[in-house]
Amino acid sequence: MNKTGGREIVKISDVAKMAGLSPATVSRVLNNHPYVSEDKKKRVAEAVKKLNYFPNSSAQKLRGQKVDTIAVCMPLLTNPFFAYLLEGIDQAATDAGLQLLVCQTRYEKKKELYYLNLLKSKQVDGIILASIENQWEDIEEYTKHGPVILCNEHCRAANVSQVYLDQVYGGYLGTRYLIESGYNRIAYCRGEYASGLSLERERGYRLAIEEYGLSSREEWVFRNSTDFQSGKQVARNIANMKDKPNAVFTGSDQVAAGIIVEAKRLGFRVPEDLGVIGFDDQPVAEVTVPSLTTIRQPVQEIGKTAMELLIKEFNDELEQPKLVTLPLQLIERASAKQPTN
Amino acid sequence: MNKTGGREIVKISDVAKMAGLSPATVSRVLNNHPYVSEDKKKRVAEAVKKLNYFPNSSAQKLRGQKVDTIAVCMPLLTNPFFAYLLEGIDQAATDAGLQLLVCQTRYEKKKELYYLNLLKSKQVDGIILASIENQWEDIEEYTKHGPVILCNEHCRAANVSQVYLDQVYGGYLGTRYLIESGYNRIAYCRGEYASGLSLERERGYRLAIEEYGLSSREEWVFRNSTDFQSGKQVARNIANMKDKPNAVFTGSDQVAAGIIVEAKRLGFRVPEDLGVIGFDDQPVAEVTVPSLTTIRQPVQEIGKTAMELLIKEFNDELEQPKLVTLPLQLIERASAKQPTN
DNA sequence: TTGTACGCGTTATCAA
DNA sequence: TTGATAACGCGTACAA
Repeated sequence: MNKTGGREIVKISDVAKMAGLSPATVSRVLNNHPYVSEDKKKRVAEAVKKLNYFPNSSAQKLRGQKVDTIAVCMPLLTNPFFAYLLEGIDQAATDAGLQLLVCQTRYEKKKELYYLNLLKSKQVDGIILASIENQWEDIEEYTKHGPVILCNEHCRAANVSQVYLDQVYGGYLGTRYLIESGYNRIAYCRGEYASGLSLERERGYRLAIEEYGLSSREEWVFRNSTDFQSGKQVARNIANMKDKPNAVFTGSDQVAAGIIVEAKRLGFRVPEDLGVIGFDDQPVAEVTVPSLTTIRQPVQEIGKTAMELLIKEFNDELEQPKLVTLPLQLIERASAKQPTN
Repeated sequence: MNKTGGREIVKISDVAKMAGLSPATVSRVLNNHPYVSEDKKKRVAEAVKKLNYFPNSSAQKLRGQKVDTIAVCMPLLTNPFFAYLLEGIDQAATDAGLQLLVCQTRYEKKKELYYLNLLKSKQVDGIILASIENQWEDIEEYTKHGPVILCNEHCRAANVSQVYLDQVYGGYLGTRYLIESGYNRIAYCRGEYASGLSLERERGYRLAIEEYGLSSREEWVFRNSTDFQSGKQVARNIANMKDKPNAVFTGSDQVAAGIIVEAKRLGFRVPEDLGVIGFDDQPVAEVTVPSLTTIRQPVQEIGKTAMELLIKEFNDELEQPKLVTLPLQLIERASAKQPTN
């Protein structure tokens, strides 16, 4: 027995002493090992209860060489997309008895590297990256210290398991829909700062533009639009343009909602003067007026699949990294129909 | 040196050997102790780099008797209120170099107790409870094993630090506003299942009802309405009533948004036929049409303050538990004006 | 200023 | 079926 900060610390040897047994036997009882007599089991159980004993997790981790904890890196949890992604990850993690560490990179390279170091110090057994801030070459070395899974983001250079969507197609799909609805001057809002995901979506956007013989303008491509507020800013910027787009394809429903709210306030009619498409199909897509045409991602499934892949890596069930592609789907609502011109 | 699963494990003694020093000296260099010659510092730094050494976190934790990790318990992170709360907590935690463990109770008593046990096994140094599922008497014993902070929820019986809002007043404020706007048949949506918070808000609701000589009906009090979908259900229920309320006071903006969307679909005019008030003032409150009158809570500040209080407890800076009350504020928008009758 | 020796609490191995 | 022993990797009291 022992004291620290006024709190008593009961250890396995205390239990052993009280039960008149060795620590080894107590440990065996606690861990349900075979070959322990019922008698001793009972004596241990009693002592454990009497002393209010709990095994020290740090000691177990040191001894066991694993910590049953996963780091989940994402930019910001207040972005509902990532909240739902985490929810998917958490479901699978909880089922497997794994803890999750919150790792918000806040779009900072430094923070991402800091969290990757958790792997080196063995604070976590593995990492799920739901976003990538650094170049892959700077991340790669960390993969030597434990499994890293990419989810949501996709990186060709990375030789690790990945769960992702065809973002090029997503960008193409949304843009094409706008064009076929009759819009011809189409703006694009990039979700995150220079992420591969945004770039891919943008490629799809340009693909559609070109396929239909339209053209884009530099000022129609908005960078760093990630939330509701920045969406409002986009609408204000559009209002101030001489050469206005008549539709916007957006990287998130939040941004789209911000655009719709502010555009209406500024006198635009949606969808007549400005068509809007979102991404994700989150609850807010039903709330906007007009309701939001959007591209549904199976968010929770992405997270769940990523976690399951990670668990397989723990169990050496994967010969080599696995790439999983999940489908996306256009959800047609009112925000992108019938342009005026 | 050593191998596990094919990965080499470098330990402090390896560094010591390479630098021609004792592990103790290496440890001192690593932890910036005074009285180490520049010469050895350099030699250690070199060896560390050459061997790619990283201290093992579990060993440090075992030795140091603390883990620099906090458990944050909340029902569900996909509820934006809790996402923002966590954001506040995370800001303060990151500043203090503390890690956060995701603990979603999913409204289950069992899960909450499971997470509280992290304190006993010393997997976390402290716990922030952003919701309470169990009776306080069942939680109390855990407080012997480390600091527990209540935030958002308030519990009179609990002798621990708490950060909260005057929910009775919140309930009163919203209800009174509806009444003074001319509504006289007011329904109420309880946020969480039987939480103290919901009950307090309900008391405020009843206070206002009585003060103005109105009356409520049992069927006008909706239980377990926590998200957008359940809000839609509430609207459907109202539509099916013979004796319909003409206003609803709601425990969250999500629920309110669901009510507005579905009520409109069912032919109600908002606010003329049905006034709606939300809670939190989240982005979605600006998105609904009509925009949502709501009661603003300083969400992030609640979280931040809770974390700061926890840190003070770690440093023994608190003589006794501290109760912090934060203000709430009614934000007037369009969803609760001008009833027809 | 540096090194030796020990303890943090647990569990696996080996011998009985 | 049980117990003694060692090792997980680190930090620090104590001695030098």
